[in-house]
Amino acid sequence: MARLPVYLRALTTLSDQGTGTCSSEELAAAAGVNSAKLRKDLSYLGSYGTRGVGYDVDYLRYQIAREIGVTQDWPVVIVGIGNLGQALANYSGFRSRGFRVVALLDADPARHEQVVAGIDVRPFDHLERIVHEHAVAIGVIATPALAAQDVADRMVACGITSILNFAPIVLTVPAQVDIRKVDLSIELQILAYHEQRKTQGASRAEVPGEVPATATEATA
Amino acid sequence: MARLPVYLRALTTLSDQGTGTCSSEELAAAAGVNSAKLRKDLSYLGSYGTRGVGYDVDYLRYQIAREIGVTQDWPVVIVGIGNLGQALANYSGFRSRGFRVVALLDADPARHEQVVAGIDVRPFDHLERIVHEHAVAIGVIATPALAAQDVADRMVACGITSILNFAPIVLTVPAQVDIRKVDLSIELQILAYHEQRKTQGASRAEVPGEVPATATEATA
DNA sequence: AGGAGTTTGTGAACGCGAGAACAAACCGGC
DNA sequence: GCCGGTTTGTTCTCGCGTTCACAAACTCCT
Repeated sequence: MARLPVYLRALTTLSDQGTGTCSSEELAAAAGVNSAKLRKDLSYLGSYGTRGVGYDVDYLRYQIAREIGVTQDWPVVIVGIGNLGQALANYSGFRSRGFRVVALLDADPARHEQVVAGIDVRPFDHLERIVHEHAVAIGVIATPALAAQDVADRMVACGITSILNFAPIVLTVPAQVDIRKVDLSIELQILAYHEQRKTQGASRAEVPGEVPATATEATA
Repeated sequence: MARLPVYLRALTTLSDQGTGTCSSEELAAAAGVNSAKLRKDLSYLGSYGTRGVGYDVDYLRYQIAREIGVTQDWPVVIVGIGNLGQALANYSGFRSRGFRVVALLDADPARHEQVVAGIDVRPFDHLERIVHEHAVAIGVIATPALAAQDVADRMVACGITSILNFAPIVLTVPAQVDIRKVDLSIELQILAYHEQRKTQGASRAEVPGEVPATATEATA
């Protein structure tokens, strides 16, 4: 389930606050979901709660972490060390959840010899060697859209079986490869959509159906 | 619908390739969805296609853009100019889709007078003035988790009605405020979960939990 | 020890989105 | 002008996820 990581973080927060046990209501509130949904999700993993009491925070946290797989160490390579790639390399949330960035790769020679987050940026050609050397299974793509498919193909060829894609393009990969996409601008567009709906009827009266001459101007 | 931005980008790609019209099958393939779903989504906006022919790429693109609201200009403020905030400020995908970063704010005085993406980093206290000055409706939070709720409260108080949150915490805001969350580490955890399932039973030594008898046997 | 109060785990109904299938409509050829 | 091929728009059905509601089970107090 995609909600387990959310529960995991909520549990970590509770644990840091010194909470020893919690009810499904509390945890659901901290995770932002319905309590019945939370209980059903947890019961899918096993009966880790105690009726009349609740859940032991640290125990449940370990069980979820084990289920997700973050009790083990996941080596990760990041390809494309632009602004976003650098931000990802510096993101502390990775390391604290069992993900270890073992290499930063970039096709641009100007970026080699650069050091980001204490790691040397290396040529993209080193991908295969690094993947085999560190048994990397997860790759992150933070390149421009044009290069993303090539990078994905090379990753698959090297044996990587999970890809996190930040490039704004739909990648095609073999069925056995898991792929997830994060698109920053799509999230903003969804907000803009709701925002427009909110203010609509107040002062905006747009004429539908006509394509203005400037319609293609705003795209790049 | 959350898929409209995906269609919009696929249409832009097709248009850049010089495609004048396209069928729902082609567009669905480019967007990575089912063609029936695509047609149903588009019919929700109106009858913008021609039976036996398909959709006019530029016309449909404008209609979707108008529906989402990206034909107008959306001023945006970014709060928290760490690595992620800088990456967001530099992200070209925002400007090309009608989002204009009008201000970068940070509580840390050491970051003021810094210039990121050609924009001065200013104190967080300037939020209210900037929001009123530029009629900002959308705010982006890229601060650490501890500061995020405070930032959100201040944003709401200033009149911001849509928030994109990158901090790893569940924010509570009034009902009329839209909020979307992007969590980079959660995506990786989901990949790790599937990755673990893939390799389970092959060569992984079972990690023993603290419940020996009830450990789930993965051999079935 | 027993009962009252709480909380988990789960069975059942509800709602919603996804996908298949089909009728209406359009284009091009004859 | 009509007919076959093509593609949209829409209806219907199916399956899944969510939510309500309740029994089982545990703790605490008397």
